[in-house]
Amino acid sequence: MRSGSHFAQTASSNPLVNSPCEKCNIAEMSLCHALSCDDLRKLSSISTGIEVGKGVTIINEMDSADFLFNVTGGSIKLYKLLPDGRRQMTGFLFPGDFLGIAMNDCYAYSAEALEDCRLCRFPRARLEELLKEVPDLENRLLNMVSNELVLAQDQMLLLGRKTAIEKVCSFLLSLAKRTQRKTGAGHVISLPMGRSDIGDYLGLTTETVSRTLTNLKKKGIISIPTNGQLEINDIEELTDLAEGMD
Amino acid sequence: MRSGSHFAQTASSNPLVNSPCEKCNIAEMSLCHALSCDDLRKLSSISTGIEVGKGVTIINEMDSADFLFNVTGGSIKLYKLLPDGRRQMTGFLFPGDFLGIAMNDCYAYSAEALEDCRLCRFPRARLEELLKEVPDLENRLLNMVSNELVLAQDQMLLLGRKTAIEKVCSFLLSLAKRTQRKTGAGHVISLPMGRSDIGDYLGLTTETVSRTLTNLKKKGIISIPTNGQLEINDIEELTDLAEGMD
DNA sequence: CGCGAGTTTGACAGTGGTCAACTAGCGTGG
DNA sequence: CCACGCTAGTTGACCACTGTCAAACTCGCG
Repeated sequence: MRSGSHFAQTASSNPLVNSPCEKCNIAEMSLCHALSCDDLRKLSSISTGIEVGKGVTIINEMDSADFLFNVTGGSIKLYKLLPDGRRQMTGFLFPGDFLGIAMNDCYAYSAEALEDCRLCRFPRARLEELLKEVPDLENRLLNMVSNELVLAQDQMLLLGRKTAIEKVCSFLLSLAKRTQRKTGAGHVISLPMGRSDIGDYLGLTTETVSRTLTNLKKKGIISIPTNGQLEINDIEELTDLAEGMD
Repeated sequence: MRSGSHFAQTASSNPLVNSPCEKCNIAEMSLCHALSCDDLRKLSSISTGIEVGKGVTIINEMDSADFLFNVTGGSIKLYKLLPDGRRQMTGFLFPGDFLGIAMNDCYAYSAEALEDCRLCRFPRARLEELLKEVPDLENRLLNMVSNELVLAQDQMLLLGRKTAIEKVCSFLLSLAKRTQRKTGAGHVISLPMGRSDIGDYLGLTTETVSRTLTNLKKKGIISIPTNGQLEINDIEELTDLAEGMD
């Protein structure tokens, strides 16, 4: 077990209280958002609150996709692998995000907890039944997946056409925007993932990520206090750099 | 107007017959697939069949997303642009595919006809109303968008982590697989898009695409008759090359 | 205090980009 | 009918960005 974790070893163990959604203190956009009390109760009745420790693999690419999840605490990395071990992050998840969309009946990627996490777990079969009964829920899900698709397309632009510095700046800005949406202030952001995770997200190596961050630091555009945080000093400049305006 | 096109200049002009979906001779997976006769009639009542000529821009990134489309004939390229003109294709559409998913109320990408195309057009507002009435339709849409998301993630892996030759081979294979699903035989595929379109799809330059294809040709793995077609001679080898197994 | 994972820095190399010239194919017009 | 010219594609020479390999460093933890 990785250091510091006091949570369950695997995603399937340690089902907590049969989570009444009131426990989800995430007020923002999540699957449950904007449902009627009645629908919420139905949804809650098929969900199980679980907790997983840092480093734990929550789902595995090619495993049978029996569960869907809603993240209620912590952060998660999603990735795909090539046969020779090369890795591509497909996203990072934070509270409110949804996990488990699949084609056919296998997961399309693996998911691992970056920190101790709290999740709301739904059996796929029962959720699908429920979707038929509760059109609002299906609509909500459709919106969430559509949003993810748009973000995926932005990421394709980044991966296919941006330079290393543009990639890194874009990444920092997207984290900043997300933080801002949730907390109001967005110039101090937390980086729960390591350099090589960032590299695999941006299609770069650890070394290039490190070098690029050092450059930004030297130019005074960002600061990196030793904890897992990062401060943006000049968001204008960062924005320009993110799209090659320099 | 581009050469050879005898179709309408813009997507909004030339509404054909108020398309009874029977005219869609695409039996396979499309939005309308697997709907009851009754639901199909409702869907048909809000749709307009349109045709657009080769080279015509069907939707524009950042335009208000007033319509959704179902492709019923021809092929379409989707792309995003950076301020300085760099371009990333986000996909190619063929009959049966869906077009117009958006976040907020603007399109996230532009779409241009690669050949003369036939489309089924739905006003967004009316389709959204209909979704509330016809849960099967919403479910169908959710499945289509989920599939697209999975494909988008595969594309991220390709863009971020594959080499030029792996990218080109993966691309040819995905076209072959699609052709096979539709026609049965999948070793002769049509390439309605140009080299630079392919390059922008794979995160490569025209030159690299050209060079890589020449290599494959020299090795006898593919043949390129002068028309817009391509023949795969050794699909085994192509598959290996697509994932770095060499 | 010392170990170890993660990160930073450096030297070097290779893949793929850039720029430029050349070729092939095709539609147009003399 | 052939010649011209345009666009798309191919090929070559060169180079730069980013990857690779290796070493040094930092910080947290036992």
